[in-house]
Amino acid sequence: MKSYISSPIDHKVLPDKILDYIRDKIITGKLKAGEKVSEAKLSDELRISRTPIREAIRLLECEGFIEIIPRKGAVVKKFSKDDILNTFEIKAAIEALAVKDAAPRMDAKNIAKAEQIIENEKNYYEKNEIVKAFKEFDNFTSLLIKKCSNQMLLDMNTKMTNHIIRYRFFCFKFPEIIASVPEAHIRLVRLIKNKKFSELRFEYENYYMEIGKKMADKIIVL
Amino acid sequence: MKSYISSPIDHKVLPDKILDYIRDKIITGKLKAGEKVSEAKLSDELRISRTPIREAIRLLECEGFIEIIPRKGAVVKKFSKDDILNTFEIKAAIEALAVKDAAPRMDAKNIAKAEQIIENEKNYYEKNEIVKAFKEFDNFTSLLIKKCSNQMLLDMNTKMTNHIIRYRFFCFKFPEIIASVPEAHIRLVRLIKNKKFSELRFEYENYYMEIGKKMADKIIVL
DNA sequence: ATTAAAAATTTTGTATACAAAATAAATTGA
DNA sequence: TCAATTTATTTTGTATACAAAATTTTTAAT
Repeated sequence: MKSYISSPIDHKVLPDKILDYIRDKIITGKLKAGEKVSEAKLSDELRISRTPIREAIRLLECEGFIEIIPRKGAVVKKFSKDDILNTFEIKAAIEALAVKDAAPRMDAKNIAKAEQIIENEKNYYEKNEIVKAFKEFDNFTSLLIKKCSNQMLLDMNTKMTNHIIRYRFFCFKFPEIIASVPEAHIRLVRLIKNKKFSELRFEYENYYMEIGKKMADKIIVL
Repeated sequence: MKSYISSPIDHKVLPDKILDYIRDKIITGKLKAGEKVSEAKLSDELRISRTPIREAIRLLECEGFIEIIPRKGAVVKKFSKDDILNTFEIKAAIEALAVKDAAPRMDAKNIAKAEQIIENEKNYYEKNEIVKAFKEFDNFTSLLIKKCSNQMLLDMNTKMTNHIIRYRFFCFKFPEIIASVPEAHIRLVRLIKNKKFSELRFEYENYYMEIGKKMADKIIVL
């Protein structure tokens, strides 16, 4: 009798681990824009053959973090002010759609949690704990989109989020970027409570795009 | 003196060619949903080693056409009615955004071309030349988004389009799906002429989503 | 010393090799 | 005959090998 429950999570395969490893380095700025991503160097660093590393690099190109120039090599993608605005334009649209989709399924408990998070945002912002404030910001976002039924949309959103997080690493020194966030979040929760889901979508898109513009303004073009 | 103009297009590397090759087979239904994608088989078929084939398969997973179960293999992704609706929801939003972005930069010549395309759509539809009608449909879409300045948005749109084209291969026998397209396109052109760009965006999103619903209704779940 | 050409080195792209897991086939025992 | 276990085969995952392109270093000539 054959009976096995195979879970894809069980043994993550090497390229996936390497993918996460390199992506994290790029997002957190340990690998800088324009820097070369050498197969041999990573092979040495991770004590692993080049084959799975190559796969990971290709996947990072697909995700938009790396640029491969055939027969020359891979470099971490640079980004301009316009790239940030473009990314935010997409993410604002996608995430707003996800929120509109998810909001009707939020219950009283979710809404109470959202209000708690907004309080935390305020507190951390006032105490100038900017990283923690961003963390609460992320919690709020996750909560709002969680019940979206369009998984493909959520996956795309995750990919966009990775890029935004990368940009964000350049912005922790500018708390004013998220100064208006708690107020905006209060407005969003009010729309959810009142079941104004179409308005919610566009309010969300606008609020998010405003943050994008503020972030883009702070970036020194590389 | 070193001076070389290296174009990434010059020599396309094997995994990219294979990527296109397999993607085309999936989109056109030569590789069917659920079918196994064997490395060895492709290696034989293309007279090429497994290494570049593996890369291509991973990229197709990233694009969403293939599902890889670690240590078991790759299969062509199945899709349900909901998958079609989800894809259309995303593509409608993204493309509508691109159109809104591009429309202000359209000139009289572009608009004349759009009107010509609508005439062609009508003619082909009346003559029941459904493939050609879809082709004109695509031309209209390309024309409307062409001047969008957000390249990332256009790239994402291209990827979504590939999925839609795949679905479409199941729908050529249902001309009624695009019966209302010329009328919708006329409305869109009118909004462009009148510079009603915000209205244009939502009109576009709605019209496109309507097509998606019609297509989803015709699909026999696999 | 500076530039151009040549040689050496490094790095990428593809093929092959091998180990381990999964699948299929064969064998055994009731 | 049929299920369960073993054995064989196939297939995936990773490592290594090798060829070709790109880069760097060296050498040579002015």
